[in-house]
Order: sequence, then structure tokens, then C-alpha cells
Amino acid sequence: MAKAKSLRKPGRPRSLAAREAVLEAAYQIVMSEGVGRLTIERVASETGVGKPTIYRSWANAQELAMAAFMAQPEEEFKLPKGSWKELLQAHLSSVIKTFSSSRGRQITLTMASAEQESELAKAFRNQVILKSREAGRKLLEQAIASGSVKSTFDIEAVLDMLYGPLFFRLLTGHQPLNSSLANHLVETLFEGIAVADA
Amino acid sequence: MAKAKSLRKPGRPRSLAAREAVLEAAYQIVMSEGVGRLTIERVASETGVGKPTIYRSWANAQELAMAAFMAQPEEEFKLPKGSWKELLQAHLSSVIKTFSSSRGRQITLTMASAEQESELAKAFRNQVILKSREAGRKLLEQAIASGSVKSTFDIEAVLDMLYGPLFFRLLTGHQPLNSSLANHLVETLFEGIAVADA
Amino acid sequence: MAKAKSLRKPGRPRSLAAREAVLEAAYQIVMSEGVGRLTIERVASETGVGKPTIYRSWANAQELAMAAFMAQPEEEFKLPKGSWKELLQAHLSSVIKTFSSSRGRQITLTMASAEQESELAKAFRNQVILKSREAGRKLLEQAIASGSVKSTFDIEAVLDMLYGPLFFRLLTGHQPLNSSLANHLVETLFEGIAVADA
Amino acid sequence: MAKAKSLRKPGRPRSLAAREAVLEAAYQIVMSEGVGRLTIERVASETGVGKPTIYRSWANAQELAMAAFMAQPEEEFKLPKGSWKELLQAHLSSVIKTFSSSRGRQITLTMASAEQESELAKAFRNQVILKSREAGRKLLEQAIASGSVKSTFDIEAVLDMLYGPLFFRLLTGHQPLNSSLANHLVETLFEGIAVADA
DNA sequence: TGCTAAGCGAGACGGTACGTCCAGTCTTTTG
DNA sequence: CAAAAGACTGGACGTACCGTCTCGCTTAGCA
Repeated sequence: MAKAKSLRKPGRPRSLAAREAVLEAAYQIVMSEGVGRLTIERVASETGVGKPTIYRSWANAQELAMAAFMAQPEEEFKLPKGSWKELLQAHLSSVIKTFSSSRGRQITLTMASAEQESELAKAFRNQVILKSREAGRKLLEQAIASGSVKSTFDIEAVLDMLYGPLFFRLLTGHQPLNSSLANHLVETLFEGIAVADA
Repeated sequence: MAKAKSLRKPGRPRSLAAREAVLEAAYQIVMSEGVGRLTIERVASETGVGKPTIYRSWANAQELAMAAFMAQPEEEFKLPKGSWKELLQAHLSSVIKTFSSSRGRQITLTMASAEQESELAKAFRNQVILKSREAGRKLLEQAIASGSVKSTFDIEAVLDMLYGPLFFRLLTGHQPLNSSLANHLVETLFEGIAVADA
Repeated sequence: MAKAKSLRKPGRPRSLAAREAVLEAAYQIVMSEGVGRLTIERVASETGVGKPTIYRSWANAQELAMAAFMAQPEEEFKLPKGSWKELLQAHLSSVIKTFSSSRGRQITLTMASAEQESELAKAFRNQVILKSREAGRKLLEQAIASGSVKSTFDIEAVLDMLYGPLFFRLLTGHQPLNSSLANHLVETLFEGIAVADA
Repeated sequence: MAKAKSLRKPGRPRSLAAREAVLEAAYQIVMSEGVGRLTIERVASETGVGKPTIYRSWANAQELAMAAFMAQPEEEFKLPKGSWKELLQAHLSSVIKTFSSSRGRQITLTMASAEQESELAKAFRNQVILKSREAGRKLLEQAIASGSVKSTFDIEAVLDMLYGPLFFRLLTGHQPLNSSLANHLVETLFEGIAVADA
């Protein structure tokens, strides 16, 4: 009888313990001091893991930061009952709360300083930045299906009108970031600003 | 006879030529290779200006980058004739065109990587990032005054619904950045997405 | 019933092919780039042999270098006919020719950088460095036996007066290394430098 | 009247204190643990001098080792009274004593592992390795002038017959290194090994 | 006219971090 | 069950910049 083919590569497997220690230490540094203070050197010395071992998994400190965020995922957003408007406001409000934390600020900076092209950057964008936007998309699609909302608009633009302001304020800090923003955004979005024609 | 009070500080005045050479070189580097490649060392060696001379004017490379952008200002936005909606679309469209350039991307990255607190960062934000937003504010206020548009909404939120999506897409690249976005944004903003009540 | 006694050790035998490939690759590297450029890592990657396999046979790069030289032995020295003086000069001359090659230089450097104590180092010394000195000793002993040469001197010192200058010049390069040296050495050795007493 | 030309180079002068601390630390390491244990990293951390500062003066650890030896020169050899033969024996004896120390062994290893071409290597060779050989040359020349010694031999070869055996034994360790060697060498050199003709 | 204060360039300084190479060891699978 | 092979930890490499510090030398207002 044929021998079972081994699915493993030859050689010593990568150390899971080292990987976890590195991701954890990186996360702590980023959260407490910011992405700018995350260096491979420091992670290596704090964890006792060798630098080459870290470089074997991540190409530079930005990648490591993204991986660290992805390894410590956000909790899921929960939706209360209510009208579509209320649902959307509640959702946006919780997203704002999440991103106005230190973690949110650091995530945004990390995204900004990363190379957009790399695979890891795309994964980070989708898993960490755009996950809530996808939740918003589902809400909108359900609202359309239920007939409470028009179906004629460009959904990508609408989504960005809801989530864009959040990151804009996070980056520039020109306006406060709180849940009343969620209400204003959704209110304006539903009603429009044009005066009602007679 | 009373001595004329000197407005000048004692000692040799700072060299204007050095200042201009530094700003120009910094701008070239940022535009051609990105903010990340701008180092004081390099600017010093390319211009022949001493490092301490550069540090006397700017605290670090980020500040220099911001100063370089401010010294090379954007041209003004011109507004064609038309309805308020058309005016706003045209304005947004030209802002998008400006920021979707290499310069726009680098400005955004510079903003993202700067310390938000410093005086220079605030000036940069107001002069470079938010200048167009202020132009949009004027347009909106005029539209309100003319009665074509409601006056009940939160103008800050509305402005961020127009400009936020731009920077959001610039940073994450999840959606294309072109003038059709301007149209979708303004259209949705004026009309809202709620189904018209009977 | 007793099992036939196996003459083999248990387990997989060492790969002769791997051993030969390693020695050959090491020799090539040492000859073309010098002992200092010989690293286990490089030999492993060039031959496709695993590093532990190499370490199983040699403790470090110096040992491997010595082993590589020993696996590629020098051809024997041939002696023409003539007086003892001529024989000795011819012998020294051929030794000088051999050692003034690239191989000779690398052998000397290898000896210099090796730990003197190890068994392999002693073997290397005897087989590679001192083999020609032993040939010289035989010549001298025959000359003594034949009565052409005194028997009162310290033969070790005399041998080192013949071979020492060679390695001295090889290491420091302060004087050229050619066959005229052989003549001068032997001439001076036979005659001495003291003025003949009346 | 013409202004006095400045003899100094522009810029901050190199720190003498740093230079001395580095040379001293390097010397201590080499003497106590051997050339192989001298690393720039270690010298930097022990002295508090930055690595780039060290590299500004020396290209690698070997150069630093040579510089360290040159900064800690050998004491001069003193010559007692006696015949030329006795003088030469005394001199060689003291050279042997010097080089059979730990310092001598390390100097020889350093020479062996250095690039022969560099300026510093040549200086090291002349100042540290060949200084005593030059002293020996003077002795010989005086002996020739005084008529006690022939003038027909090749002085370079003769010098290497005296000093070569020393380094040969130092490197290979095949024979002991003590002052009786000095006597044998000089004895043989003066008298030759050929049987006296009738 | 000469003094003085602050500018200027150059370049070395102590440092931090980079990303790489290599040494030797450990842990798998393979023959 | 030892050999083979790849990943491991860890030390050092040599380089790039950081931001600061001496230097010797302008430059320009003030006395």
C-alpha cells in the first residue's frame, strides 16, 4: 500500500511561540507608544527572539504592525433593533467609538504609512479597516431590499460618505469625533440637503 | 536725537538663499521619491547647506516636508457658472483632480505621519489640507443664503461627507478616485437616500 | 538463535558523495577567494548539503579548510643528481616555487589562523606544512653520514634556517620569494659568515 | 599683508579621548582573549564610543588590532658588551623572549590575518614586526665594517635566517621557542655547516 | 574702524536602527 | 536510528541618519 504523502515541508517548523511573542510585543508597543516607536530591534530584544527570525516572517516594522493588529481582532459590532436609520446610526456610532480609541488612531497611522501594494497591506485593509464598511454595506443592502431606501445611488460613494469622515477627522483632527457625528451623517444622508420642492 | 529702534536681531541674519535651496530640494525629493525618503542629511548634502542650518529652521524631516509643501502652494480653484449643485460638483471635481496627483498622495502621507500638535502641523493642515474645505464651506453658505439649500444640517458633518471620502480613498485605495465620485457625492448629498414620502 | 554480528554501525551511513562535494567546494573557495571567505554556510548552499552534515565531520571552517588541503595533496618533490649543496638548493627551490603559489599563500594563512592544539591541526601541519621539511632533514642526514657536512650542529635549528625564511616572507611580504633565495640560504649555511681565520 | 593660511581642516576635529579609549580597550581585549575575539561592537559598547566613530578611523577589526599594537610599542632592545657573535645572540635572545609572550603570538596572528596591501598593514609590518630585524641589520653592518664578518653574503637572506625561524616556530609550534635557539642560529650562521677543508 | 553676536559650511560626535551574514544548535522527515 | 535539511537563537557586521557639538570663517549692525 502506498505510503501517505507527507504534507509537511522538511526541516524544523517555525516556532509558534516565537511568532506569538513577537506579535504580542509589537501590539503592546504600538498601542502604548505608537507605530513610529515600533522597531524590529526593540521587539527582538524584548522578546528574546532573534532579528533574522522576525525578518523571516515580516519584511519590516510596518508589516509587523499590521500583522499585530490582525492578530488582535476587533470584537464584532452588535446591532440593536430599530428602523434602518436607527440601525445605521447605532452601527456608525459604535464604529466611531472603536476608532476614536488609541487603537483606532494607531490603526489609521499604520495604514497611512504602509506600502499600499503589498499583499499584507491589502489583507490589513480588508480585515481591519474595511470590515466595518462591509457591515455597513450589508445594512444598506437590506434597507434597499426592504424598500425603505432608494436603490438608485452609488453605494460605494454612500459608504465612503459614512466612513470617510471618520478617518478624515482621525487624521487631521480638525473636528471632534463622537457619536453625534454618526447622527448628523445618517440624518443628512437620508434626507439630503436640498429644499423640498413644493 | 532719539535713536531709531532697531527691529532686527543682532548678529548675522539667516541666509535666504539657503532657506530657499533647502525648501526646493526637499520638495523635489518628496515629490519624486516620497516623504519617507526625505532626510535632513540628504537635503544638506544636495544643497551644500549645513545640517545645523536646516535644524535651526525646522525640527525634523516631517516639518521640513510640510514647509516645503506650504512654500509651493496650490493654484486657486476657479468656479464656473451654474447651479449650486453644479458649482459644488465642479469644485469637488477639481479638488479630486488635484489630490489624486502624486503631490496629493504625498501631502496626505505627510499629514498622516506628522505630529498633530505642533504649530507647523496646524498651519499645514489649514493651508494645505483644509483650504479647499473652506472654499466648499463658502459655497454651501452662499447656497443656504440663497435659499436653495436647507439650513438645518450640521455644516461640519456635511463638509466632511464631501472631503472625507477623498482622503479615505487616497489612503486606502479601496476605490478609484475620479470626478464621477464628485458627482455621486453631491447628488446623494442634495437628494438624500430616503424614499420620498407620498 | 544468535543474529549475525553486523559490522556496520546502526542507522544511515554517511554520504560519501556529500563529503567529497564539500571538500571540493571548500578547496575551490579557498583557492579562489582565500581562507577568510570560506564559510560553512556558503559551502552548504553551494553543494546543497545541509549544515549539520558538514558540522558532523568538521568542527569549523578552519578545520574544513585544512581537510580540503589534505584531500588535494601536493605532488612529490623530485631530486636531481649533484653535490649535497646542489641537491639542497634544488629541493629548497622547488619548495619555494610550490609555496609561492596561491595555494602556498592560502596554506600558510590557514595554518596561521587555526587552533594549534587540535588533532586535525597537527595532522595538517605534518602532512602539508612540514612534509618538505622532513624531506630536507633526510637530505641533511645523508650528507652528515657521507661526511660532507659537520655533525655538530642542531639539526632542528638548521632546518628552520632553511624553511623559516620562506614562511616569514610569505606572511610579511617584505622581500621577494624566488629561487635565488634558495641559493643564498644554502650558500650561507654551508660556508658561514665568519671570516676564515688565518 | 596676507592672512595666515589655516592649517586645520574644516569641521569638528576628531576626539583624541575617543581614539585613545578605543585603542586601549582593543589592546586589552586582544591581549587577554586574542585577535579573534576583538569585535568593533564590543569595543564600542565597552568604551561608550559610537560604532561609526570607530569605523571612521579603522576599516575593520584587524586594522584596529594593528593600530592598537602600534600605539603600545615594544620597549627598545638593549645590547650588552661582547663580541659580535655575543651581541647578536643576546639580541636574538631578547627578541625571542619578547615574541614568545602572549603579545608576540597575538602580533603574529594579527599579521597573518591582515590584508597585506593596506597602508596600515605595511606600517604595522615595519613598526612592529620588522623593527627588530632592522636592529639586527645594524648589528650585522657594524660587524662587516669592523671586519669580523664577511661582506659577500646576501644580507636580506641572512636576516631572514635569523628571524624567520622565530616566526615559523611561533606559527606552527613544531619546535620550542627559547633562547637556546638564538645560540644555535648564530653559531651555525657564523661557522657554517660545511666541513673545513684541509 | 573695530567689536561683537549670530549666522554660516563642514564634519565629528554618541546613538539607534537597519537589514544581512554566519555560527552553531534543534527538530523534523527521510532513507 | 542516524543522516539530511531547514528553521531556529544569537552575535556581529558595516551603513544610514538622527540631532548635537565644535571648529574656523563670514556678515552686519553698534559703538
